[in-house]
Amino acid sequence: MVEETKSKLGREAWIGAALAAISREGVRAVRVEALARELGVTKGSFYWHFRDRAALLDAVLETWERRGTTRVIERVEAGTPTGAQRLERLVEIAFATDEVDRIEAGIRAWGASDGRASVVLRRTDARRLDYVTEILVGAGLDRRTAKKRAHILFLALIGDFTFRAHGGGGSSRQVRKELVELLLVGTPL
Amino acid sequence: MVEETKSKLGREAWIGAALAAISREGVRAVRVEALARELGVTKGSFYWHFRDRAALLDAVLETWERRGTTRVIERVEAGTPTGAQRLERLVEIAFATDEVDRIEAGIRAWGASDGRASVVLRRTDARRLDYVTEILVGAGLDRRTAKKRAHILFLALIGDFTFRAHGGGGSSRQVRKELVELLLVGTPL
DNA sequence: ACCTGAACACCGTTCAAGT
DNA sequence: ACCTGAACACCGTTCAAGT
Repeated sequence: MVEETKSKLGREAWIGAALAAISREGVRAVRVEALARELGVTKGSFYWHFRDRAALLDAVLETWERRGTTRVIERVEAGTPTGAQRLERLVEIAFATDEVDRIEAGIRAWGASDGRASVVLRRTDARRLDYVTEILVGAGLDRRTAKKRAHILFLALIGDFTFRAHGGGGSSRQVRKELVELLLVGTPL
Repeated sequence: MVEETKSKLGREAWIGAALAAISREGVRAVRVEALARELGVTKGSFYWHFRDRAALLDAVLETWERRGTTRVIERVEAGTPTGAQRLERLVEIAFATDEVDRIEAGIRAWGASDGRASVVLRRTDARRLDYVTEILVGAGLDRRTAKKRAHILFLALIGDFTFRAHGGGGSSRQVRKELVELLLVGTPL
């Protein structure tokens, strides 16, 4: 199961290096030999921590889902009680850094051609959508309107990431943040 | 007197082998060494015909566009004069074999993660859409209705291929053919 | 013009051997 | 427990040399 190591370099170091590679050049850059070079170890040592390259990629998806969805929801829930505040806090946390943004784009591009990534993406999208809907309901919107707004928001965000992944450019983090706020606090659709 | 096909294979042989590989296992199966083995030559000889692997993939896209769009339109135009007949003929030619189907699916999956393939796919879709629209207009539909029907038809077909590419299964060739006929001759939308 | 054979660089994977 | 070093298989690319 999950064991942690702190003295030497453990699974987290490899996962972290893989995520960084994805954010820079996409999944294809996740190569055992290249990561080993970066981490200053032999590629042979990789196989102590992972069965093979596929196992690393699975761990990457798991970490991404936890950090980008599970943990974000937990942090919002832990820190802020009232409905309207949750939204602000969620947007703040979710759009934290450009690095997180680039990883998201890389994983979406990956999901277009890989079954495992695509499964995680679909589940992640569903969980995020449900959570935003619940927040909106908690803020006083009726469920029907909440669902509609959350849905449009997600289509726009996913479309933006997909567009960017295909080299289309995409919006800046700031623009996306404003889009979210507009859709969530704007006039009813 | 054993073999005489040993030497003198040209670009077409490599392109054909690449297309076959795509239909079976996707673009990732297009490997110089594997194709050389199949063709019974040394991989070194590949580089007489192509600058590198990327050049082969470009040639594959070019051939696919010609055979699957340009040439299909030419054949329909050459053989059949009246509007209604063109549709029948187009459907017949376009849905000719399962092999062609599998290649289409493979190239769409490829386009999801590759810029060059994606450009060709977009252009191909636009040309096919325009052609079907023109046929419908020629068959007596007003342009607005023709565009609408052609558009829905294409979204459904592309969606089906994308779904299949993601391992979702997709429809059989026969089912797709019936869908086309239903959308083109059915009641106005 | 077309192909072979050998070379080189790069990568995934395994494993005995070290600490 | 964690890592090295060497090995093997596979692949893309180059090139001198053959026909």
